[in-house]
Amino acid sequence: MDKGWGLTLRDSDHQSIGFFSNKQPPPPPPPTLNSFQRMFQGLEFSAKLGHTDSTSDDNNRLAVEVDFFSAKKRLVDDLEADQDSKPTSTTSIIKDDKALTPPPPPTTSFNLVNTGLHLLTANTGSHQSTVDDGISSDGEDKRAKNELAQLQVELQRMNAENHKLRDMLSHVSNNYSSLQMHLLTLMQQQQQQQNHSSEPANQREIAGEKKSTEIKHEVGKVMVPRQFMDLGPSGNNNNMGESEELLCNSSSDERTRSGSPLNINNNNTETASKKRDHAEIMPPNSDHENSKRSIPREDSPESESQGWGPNHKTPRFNNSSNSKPIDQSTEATMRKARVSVRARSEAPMISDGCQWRKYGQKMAKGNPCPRAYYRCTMAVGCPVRKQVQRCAEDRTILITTYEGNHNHPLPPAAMAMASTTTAAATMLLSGSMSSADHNLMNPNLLARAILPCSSSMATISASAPFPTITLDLTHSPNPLQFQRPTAAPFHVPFPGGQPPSAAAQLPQVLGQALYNNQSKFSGLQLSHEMGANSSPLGHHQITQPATPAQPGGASFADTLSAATAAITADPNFTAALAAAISSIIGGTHPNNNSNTNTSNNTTTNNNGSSNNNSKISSFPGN
DNA sequence: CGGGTTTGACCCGCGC
DNA sequence: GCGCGGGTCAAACCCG
Repeated sequence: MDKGWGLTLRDSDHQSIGFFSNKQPPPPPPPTLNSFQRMFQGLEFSAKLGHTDSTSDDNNRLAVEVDFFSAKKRLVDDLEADQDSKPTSTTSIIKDDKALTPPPPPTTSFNLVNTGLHLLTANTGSHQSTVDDGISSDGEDKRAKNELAQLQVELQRMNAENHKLRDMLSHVSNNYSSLQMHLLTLMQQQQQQQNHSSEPANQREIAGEKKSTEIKHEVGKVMVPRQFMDLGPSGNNNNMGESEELLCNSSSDERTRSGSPLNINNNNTETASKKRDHAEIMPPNSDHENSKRSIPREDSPESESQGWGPNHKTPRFNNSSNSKPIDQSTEATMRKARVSVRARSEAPMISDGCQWRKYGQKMAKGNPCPRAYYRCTMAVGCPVRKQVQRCAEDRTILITTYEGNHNHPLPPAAMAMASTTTAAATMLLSGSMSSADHNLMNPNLLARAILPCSSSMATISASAPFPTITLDLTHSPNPLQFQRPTAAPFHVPFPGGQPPSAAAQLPQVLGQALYNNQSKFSGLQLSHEMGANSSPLGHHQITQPATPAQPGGASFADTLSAATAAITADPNFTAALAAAISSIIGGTHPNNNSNTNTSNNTTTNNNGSSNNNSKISSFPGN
């Protein structure tokens, strides 16, 4: 994984952002700049602007690493630590919350109620004494009043503290956003410079000028932070489309100019630009492909630009047509995004819900196992291809690489993988920007964004001929992260009722992650629209601490426990998360993705999914 | 007989 | 320019 820009939330920040933990916060610092400086002590922010040498990936990548999971883990750690030290703790935001909620029924641990409640219960006790006894002395009354006053003072103090912390939080969020903006601005500027230095002259004439202005507009419109701060489906198509277009503008600009292979994104937000692109790009004789091929493999709007690898046939036909110089020039540098899935399977192919037709097999260099080429046959002209090859080192590992997106409705089982590939491809390509080779910031960035908790399970390789995101499901995730096999709020119901124990279940895992969590997984998007219970990750709590009055009455600790359980329960969580988030990032919500339109919910034919299920070995993560 | 697979040939980009 | 390697084609073959 490349290292470049690094923006990491580390453990140290929980010292300053005390509301993350159950511990007693430090004496409330005045909300001055010093506070925020302390808060940002944990933001390890290193920047390295590399050169555009495509051969040295480590130097030319820009990556923003936002390690949310460390924050989550920190939460867990703090919570667990506080389980031990609870009697000694005095105040906290969480207890504040509890203090403002009705006191729980007395239990055996009544004495262990935290201080806020303890005071409260003590208070009620004193009240009871005044009522029940009726013969309480004035001294006791005074004591009770004193306690009450103390309580009120304490409450006020805690409220003020809470308020202060929330202010700090908002300030941190703002700073974070501004930092992101700044970072992306810098990267875009660098990108722009590189484009100017690397683009062919003709292309520069056409695209560069507009691009520079667009970049300025993008920055001016403050659209860049969305990539970080609003990863989830906005639910606003207009906003989505606009932001997505803006976000990917530098890439989509060139991409669309070239009529490039990168119409990975099928969602409706792209249709407008796609149509425009076709109007602009496609020459009158653009049906050259149909004239050459009996199978209209590339005549669909997607397939027009789809192909597998640099040698796909479009340039060849362009040569003959001699009609798209820009297309050709950009085609040379265009990259195709791929999603590679490594899973242990004895079957020759993992079942992903689609129907595939093998159209070739080659011996790849460096691998004694042949590589098979498959094409989706669920619809005529579907551009989706996949390669299946066994790992040379471990032949029980099946490497399936997907590219393209389907131009037809998919069964739910297939929808998952399709969404994953589509989203990942979109994500990568939007990160590729216009200069496909240089400074692929976003793949790295998004790799972390996708899988903040397990970089080991998913990697994004931008140094490969094509940007590829690899989901490695061949080994268990970090045991520290998946220790507790408890029941999970984030449960993954599988259509067939089988546990997610096989590579064959991968699509279901991914799919359910999409289905279940594109609404719920907004926890990663750091949004403000969810209740605490709905986030299995609790990430939003990082930026939005538990408010004193939560509607459901669920405490921060409960939420945290739920989040922890969610994360720890499902060993496939990372993969599911990857799928979900990548879909979110790519804006490929099932409702937005033509791959996965809502009709898929009813088209439950699994005509292609029964191929190899029986032979697939059990999932290694279990 | 139709659909899928196999497999040798071909095309193309890239590196030397 | 040439060879190599990846990707694709399409005729031959296989199978239900």
